[in-house]
Amino acid sequence: MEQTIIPDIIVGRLPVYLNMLQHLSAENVQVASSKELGDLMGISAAQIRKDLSQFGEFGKQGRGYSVVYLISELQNILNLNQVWELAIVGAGSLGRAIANYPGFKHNCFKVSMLFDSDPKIIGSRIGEFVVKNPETMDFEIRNSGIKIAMLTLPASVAQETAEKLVNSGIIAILNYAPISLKLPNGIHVQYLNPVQNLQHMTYYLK
Amino acid sequence: MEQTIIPDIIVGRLPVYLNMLQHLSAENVQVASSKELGDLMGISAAQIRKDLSQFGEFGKQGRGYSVVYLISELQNILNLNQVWELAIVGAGSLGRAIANYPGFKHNCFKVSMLFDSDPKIIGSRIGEFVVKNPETMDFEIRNSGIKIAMLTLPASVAQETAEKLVNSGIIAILNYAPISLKLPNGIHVQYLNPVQNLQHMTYYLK
DNA sequence: CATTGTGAACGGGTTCACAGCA
DNA sequence: TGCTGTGAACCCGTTCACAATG
Repeated sequence: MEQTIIPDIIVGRLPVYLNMLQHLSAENVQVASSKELGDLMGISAAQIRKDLSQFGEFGKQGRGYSVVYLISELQNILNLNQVWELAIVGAGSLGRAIANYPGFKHNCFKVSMLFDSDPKIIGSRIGEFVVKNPETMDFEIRNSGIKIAMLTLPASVAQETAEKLVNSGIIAILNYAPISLKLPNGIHVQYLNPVQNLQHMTYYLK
Repeated sequence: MEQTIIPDIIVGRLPVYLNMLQHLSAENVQVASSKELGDLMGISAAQIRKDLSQFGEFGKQGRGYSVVYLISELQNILNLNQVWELAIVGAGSLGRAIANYPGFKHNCFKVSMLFDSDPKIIGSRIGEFVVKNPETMDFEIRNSGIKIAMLTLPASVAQETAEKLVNSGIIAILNYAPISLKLPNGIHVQYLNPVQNLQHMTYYLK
């Protein structure tokens, strides 16, 4: 059915829709129209309908979308019917905070490993994790089959570490380090950089 | 000169360019062509030239762009010639990690205040900050003239807290809470949500 | 009768291609 | 010669508008 390739910009909005639907579901909302959803998210109703129509017909004319049904369809589309294990590389304060962030486990993600190159903390316990030695990283990741890593280390070592991760079988990286990664085609990278978000906003201030 | 309104999508790329240029500058690179920059960032050379041409003529034909000069122009455009003070609301592990993140001070941002509603930690010291009582938030923020806040608290209280911040004079919010904020026009909001970034990538996995 | 799904129209962002210039 | 700056062409994402429908 879905022979055409879906624009990445549409894929990127699906998690936004899913998040909003989960909030509505938590408030026991049963049905929502594209107009209601759009108003809540600041997106046009037409865009929501068009986006969803790329994947199937999930709504009912005159009624709207069943919240729980649309949630399950979006989870299906986004491959969220399994638990995705995560490796965190970098156990500084940010890496630790993320390791203990409760939001992952409620969304089909599970932090499984935490690496850091600092000999002073290798082997020590952080929350429920024992900090692992990066020298064992290749074996650990390859062996576990983990596909997703989060990079929370200084920019200076982010590129080389990302390359090692890719060589170990990682195919998706969420990069918190403030640097552009140069990686082979087929490797998915997303960037989280608060400084860039702030700089984007300061353009409009003053 | 710049009478036309600049598309937000272009503004959002300027911090990316700036970041790359700062890395090049740190490596003592003097000049870079749009092609070199594009290759480094995975962006087309034409796009970089077109984006920059919205703001002026910063390059030299046959040579490229002076790295330090382009950095200073971009900082100018993005209003980074002043220190922007930040308030963090929510002193959980994420808020604490961000409060001590060294990347801000090297980029014209300075965390000035840290709020949390937990009576057990109000008044306690976290790094160089004393956790402040949210009841004093309106006074503190209005008094200091802080314009930017970072929200690092649970989704359940993010909306009401954001509204309070806006009433206190905040006009830009970097929201780490996993929820869409509904705020008046003119308030700038950027979202950081690792779960959504991960879900975006899992679409392409398996 | 309200709302979906969708072709068509629209608009705007990206790429192209080249004149202009150091 | 090499690279910028930029109008024009192109492409793609968004909005429009309405037939279809529970």
